[in-house]
Amino acid sequence: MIPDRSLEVLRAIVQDYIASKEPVGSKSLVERHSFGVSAATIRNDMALLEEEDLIHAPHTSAGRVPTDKGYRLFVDRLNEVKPLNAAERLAIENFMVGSADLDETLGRTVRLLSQLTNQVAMVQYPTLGKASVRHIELIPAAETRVLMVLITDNGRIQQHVVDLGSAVDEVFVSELRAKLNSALIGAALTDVNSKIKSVTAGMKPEHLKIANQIIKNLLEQVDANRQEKIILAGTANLAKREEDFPGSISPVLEAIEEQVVLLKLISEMQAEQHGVSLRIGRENSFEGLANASVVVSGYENQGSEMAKLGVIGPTRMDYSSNISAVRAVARYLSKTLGN
Amino acid sequence: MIPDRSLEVLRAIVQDYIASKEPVGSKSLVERHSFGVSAATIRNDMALLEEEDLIHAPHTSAGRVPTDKGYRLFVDRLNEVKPLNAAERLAIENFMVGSADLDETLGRTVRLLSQLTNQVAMVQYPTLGKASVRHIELIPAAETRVLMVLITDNGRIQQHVVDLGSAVDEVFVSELRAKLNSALIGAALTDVNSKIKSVTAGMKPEHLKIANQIIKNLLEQVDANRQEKIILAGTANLAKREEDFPGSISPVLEAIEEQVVLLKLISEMQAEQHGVSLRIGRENSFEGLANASVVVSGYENQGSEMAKLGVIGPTRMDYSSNISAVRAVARYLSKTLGN
DNA sequence: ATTGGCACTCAGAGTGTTGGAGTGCTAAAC
DNA sequence: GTTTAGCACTCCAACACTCTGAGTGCCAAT
Repeated sequence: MIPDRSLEVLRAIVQDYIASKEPVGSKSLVERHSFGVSAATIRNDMALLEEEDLIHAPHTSAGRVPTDKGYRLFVDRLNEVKPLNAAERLAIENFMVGSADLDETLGRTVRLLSQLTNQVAMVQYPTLGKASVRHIELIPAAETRVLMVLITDNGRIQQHVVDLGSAVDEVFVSELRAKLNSALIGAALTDVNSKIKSVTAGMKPEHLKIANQIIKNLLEQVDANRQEKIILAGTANLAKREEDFPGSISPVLEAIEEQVVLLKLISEMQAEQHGVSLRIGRENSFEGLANASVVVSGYENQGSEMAKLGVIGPTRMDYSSNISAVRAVARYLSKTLGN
Repeated sequence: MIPDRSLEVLRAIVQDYIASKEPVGSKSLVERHSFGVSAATIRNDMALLEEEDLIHAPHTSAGRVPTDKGYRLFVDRLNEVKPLNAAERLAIENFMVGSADLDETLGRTVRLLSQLTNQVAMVQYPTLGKASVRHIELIPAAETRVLMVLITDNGRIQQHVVDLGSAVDEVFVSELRAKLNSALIGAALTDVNSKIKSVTAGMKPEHLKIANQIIKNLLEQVDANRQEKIILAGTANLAKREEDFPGSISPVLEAIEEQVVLLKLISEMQAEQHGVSLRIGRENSFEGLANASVVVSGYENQGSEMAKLGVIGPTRMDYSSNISAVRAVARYLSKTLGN
């Protein structure tokens, strides 16, 4: 087991390193913190920490830098989350007023988060929650394709193109559209699956096939295709922190540009401490994010856990304030969406 | 007037500089190109070009680099646009197959363009063209707000929240929704303005006010609020070309992150040569883009000029291939949307 | 267990030197 | 008048070298 003082040393190293961006040595450590012991003792502690792979010296006569593992221990056991200051609190309050439709609310949220943290912020679109069907539209789009639009009463709009494989019978499509609407309008999304069965009753076989394709697609939209989107803000913050990313920022940019990567990343992250989930450096399964950390929190849409938001920044980030910012914004967003 | 050979020298300088990323000197110039004159003569020409502010020497004993003005002259008078090669042509053809709804088509387009050019690509959403109304949905969203959704028969979906200022009368909203739909479904967007008048006939005064607010908003959507969006791809390409941006890429990232900036930029650019519009370095009104060039072309949605697409990259970019790529993609996109 | 002392290491900053690419100018050649 | 060869000059970039100071590890003493 690592003795308490050594852990204190680790905490000090992480804090100083985050503040100064310089590897920190034993001497400056005793100067800035009052350990009540000498530099030599600190050095012994540091040797221990290095053995445990919690810190690492870039070269022989340099100070130490926390490893991913060191950061991990720091956030898990040594870091007390600092509360937001007044200005930050105010910024969050302000963003809420005048919130309009979902798109705009999320857009504001992601910008807010990026300004608050000075990192790249991301917000995942929420799942549909307790929404119910408002309207279903089918629009023949091309020879064999139909555009399907689903509008829910919480203002969410989803669209998808269904390729039927054979020419579209416009009359039938319009008929189906009417049937779907009369059967489903007002139905909770969770009930769509059961209510939809009646629609195909008594249909001609050749129509049945088409109807089933469209319905299958509709169900997919209701069910799975609802967390597919992430919006970003503050990409420029990456470039400002460029020196924090050894090598180049371009792999990071590539990663966050790929919705697929982000979604995978986010889905792997389950809330841990403080309702916040954290991946540090190489803990991220994605290679391009080896020098990045991701802070994610879930937020709620109308009462049930729905989607996530968070920030991406260098492993050397201020975990305290980022964690609390992410948490606070998630909480406020839940509140905003709750009404 | 600048003599012909000097212009040839300028062309050679631009070409070599783009290829090598190094300032180019008189000697290497005569080696690589067959001017039939000696390096000393070239030097005289270069002195002339420098006097005209077309090229510039980073320091006394260095080669020359084109200025913004030099690039401008180059693209306007010296540059023949090189046709796409087979692979590029193929890539464009491929992107068209299986094109689905508008969102997806534009998404593919922007990715295609960024891959083709290795730059940041952008595509502006098209105007509504000859589309007609498919469905109008009104959804009470909060105490005083109504979400309005407009679906057109070309698969375009627009939404906007209307704040009525007073509590929403749900019954009336649903009535209005029915009236709007029966009056407008099938109407071309260009006809909406005239057809909408009948809707408010014989309405109670207190309802009239609300109806007019909603209708005003609807018209705004039909009319103006349709070119507001730009999608981007290939931001990571900026980071890869980082050395091409003196200073940092972060101002560029900031600029392109701001939709407002991009829209302003794009709207200022009118087609010049080859159907393509170009801003080089400081020609961009926006300060952050002082080291960037923007290549833009308009594309057509269903036959009438509608929106723009283009790329953003360092002033030292391969104008030939970027111009032809932008032009080709614009053309193919017009074709895809035309059907 | 802690500490002061000491020898050792090494990156980084500073300095000097050199080579080469490039320039501008001039006087001669075309 | 234009072009050219030649030459003196400039200055960056690269290299080699030194020096310094921060930092380390170890050990003997407390």
